Amino acid sequence: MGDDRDKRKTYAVVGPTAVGKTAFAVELALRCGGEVVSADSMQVYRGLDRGTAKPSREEMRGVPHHMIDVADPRENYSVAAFAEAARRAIDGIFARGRTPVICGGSGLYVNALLYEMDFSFVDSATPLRSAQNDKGENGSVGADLTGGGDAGALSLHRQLIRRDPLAAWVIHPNNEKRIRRALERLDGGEGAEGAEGTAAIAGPTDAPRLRAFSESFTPTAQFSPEIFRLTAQRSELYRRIDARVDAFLANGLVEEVADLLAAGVPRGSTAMQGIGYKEIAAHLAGECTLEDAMLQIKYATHHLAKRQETWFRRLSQSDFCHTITV
RNA sequence: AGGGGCAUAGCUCAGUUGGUAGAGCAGCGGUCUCCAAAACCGCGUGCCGAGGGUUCGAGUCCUUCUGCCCCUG
Repeated sequence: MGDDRDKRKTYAVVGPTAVGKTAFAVELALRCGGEVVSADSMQVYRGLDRGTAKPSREEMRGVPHHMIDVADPRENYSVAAFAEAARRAIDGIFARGRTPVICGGSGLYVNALLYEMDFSFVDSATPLRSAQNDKGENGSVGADLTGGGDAGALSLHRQLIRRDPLAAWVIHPNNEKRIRRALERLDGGEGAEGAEGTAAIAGPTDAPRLRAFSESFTPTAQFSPEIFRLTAQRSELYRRIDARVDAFLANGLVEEVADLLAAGVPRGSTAMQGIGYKEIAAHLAGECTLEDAMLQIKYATHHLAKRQETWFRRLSQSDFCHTITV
């Protein structure tokens, strides 16, 4: 077993947007005989090219890429779907006798591959979808969850304290989105209670459906990872980001967004929530000038890069991670 | 040249009848187990343009200078 795992070496290239992950990963893949597995929550969508800095044919340099263009922008993708498909892709790469090179800036997506996460109990119900799709008439969802009270985050949190104290302890009372999700999970879980699902999945746990977080991080058994964490001085990073955003515009970002909207991608969709997309969509709707939109895109990307740095900084604690300052 | 106005955080500005300054944005730190490019938590970073004066005490009142803006020639 241990021997098997050692053979199944897998590289991962992580870091903030615009540090140069793509070029690094491709170069690495070329040297080790590898194939790239993207771990990017936006590059999965077809048609989101310019704004996501999706690698071009030339940039790929003949290296096969997986988990890019695997989703319709009109539908909302999820980590669970990603984890499943990406793991299958990784198995395929091993089967070909090659080495997977995971490359991406979506921390949760990377973690979904590096650690064993249990997404099983949501598959059938998928309550998140329905909850989101009727954003216009919020009546049904709010009513279901609050059970007669007002839909404020506080009352939801109070409800969560009663039903899953552990989750309530971990989730901040202001974080309505997470509280809602935790409650939706409880509902989904109770529907399947008694059934074989609970017994099979939950095993040792009795009450709380939301697992304890940090202590449940179990490294994946699928492969043994070696991580390259790319980082850069913040000011330098922001300079690169600003330049790249300007390049997006020059390369036709506005047209791309217009095309997506024309193709029926709703403004509220996950794809259209992407940085560069929501701002341009707002501009196209006459809500702001192009200049303002561009500035907002840059600021939003700075924020993203900062959060990515925070996320990946934690990975650097492990001994299988190399930090490289570019 | 004469008259008027404005100079407060990186930027846009607020600051009551004088009591050594506070918002938004930007910036910085953090959380993260199915929308994650999402959602959320925390932090004010200041010779209040410069000098002088009045006052127990000046961002606030008086004055000089500097810079920018507007009006009149």
